[in-house]
Amino acid sequence: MPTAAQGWPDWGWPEPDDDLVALQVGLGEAAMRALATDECRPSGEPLVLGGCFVVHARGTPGPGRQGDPAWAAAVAWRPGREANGPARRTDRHLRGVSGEDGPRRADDVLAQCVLTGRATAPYVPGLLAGREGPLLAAALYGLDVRPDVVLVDASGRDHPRGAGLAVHLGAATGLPTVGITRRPLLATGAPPELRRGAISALRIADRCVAFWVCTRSGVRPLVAHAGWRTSPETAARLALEASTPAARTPVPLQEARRVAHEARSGSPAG
DNA sequence: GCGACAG
DNA sequence: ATCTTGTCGC
Repeated sequence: MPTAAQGWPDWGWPEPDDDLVALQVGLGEAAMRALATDECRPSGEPLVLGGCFVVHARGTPGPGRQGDPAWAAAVAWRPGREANGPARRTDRHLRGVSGEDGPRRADDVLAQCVLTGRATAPYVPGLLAGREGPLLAAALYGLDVRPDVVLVDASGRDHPRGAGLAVHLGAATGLPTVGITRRPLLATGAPPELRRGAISALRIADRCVAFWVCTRSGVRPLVAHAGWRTSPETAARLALEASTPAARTPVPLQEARRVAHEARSGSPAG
């Protein structure tokens, strides 16, 4: 269970009537200061990487609405030797059942938490935190192993106000974060070679905020975003450490997504 | 011609 | 997110 960030304001989640845009302006400035004074540079072992993911009720149209049923999962994972060797095969890493009939847990996952709730807003570009932030934070608080860094399916500093969901989630929970997405939000840059390990900078006005990262040879790269207390370089490095040659998606995100989907499948509403 | 602003 | 088409692996 994460503890609140120390030495920083209590960046929580806005009420429905609050101004998330204004909050994000302050968050963007805080993220800059946090990186300058408390940069997170994970090194050596043991390195525990977290991942979190939200899925909504099947059939949720377009941007969705406030109150949409949703399932959120968080996992804590430690890279094994699979990371640099043979492909990690999801099925081989699954144990029987965790709990009574809850989602299964992969045998290289140290801890996981899944819960059901509701979306706090419709999806609006730039305001993803308003829709998924509270639920993701709740899932992270349910972990009994504290990750060193959490991977989030969202942008970070690559955002109109420098405060994408990855930044906000980190500030709210006190956990360093890295964002992982299929494409950048505002940043631009030429993609790298399609060879695992290749990276190239993504910039906003000459400022590097993220990297294209090829995590699997021959397939489209993903974007690793600087988040809360992390640099773009650290984001890129962790994207590679968290993924295997066989799967483009980092394992913690893949597992969190699988667990959330499994919870939805076993739910009356899912 | 339209969109090309995460999920 | 959702949708569609196509390809590959188990």
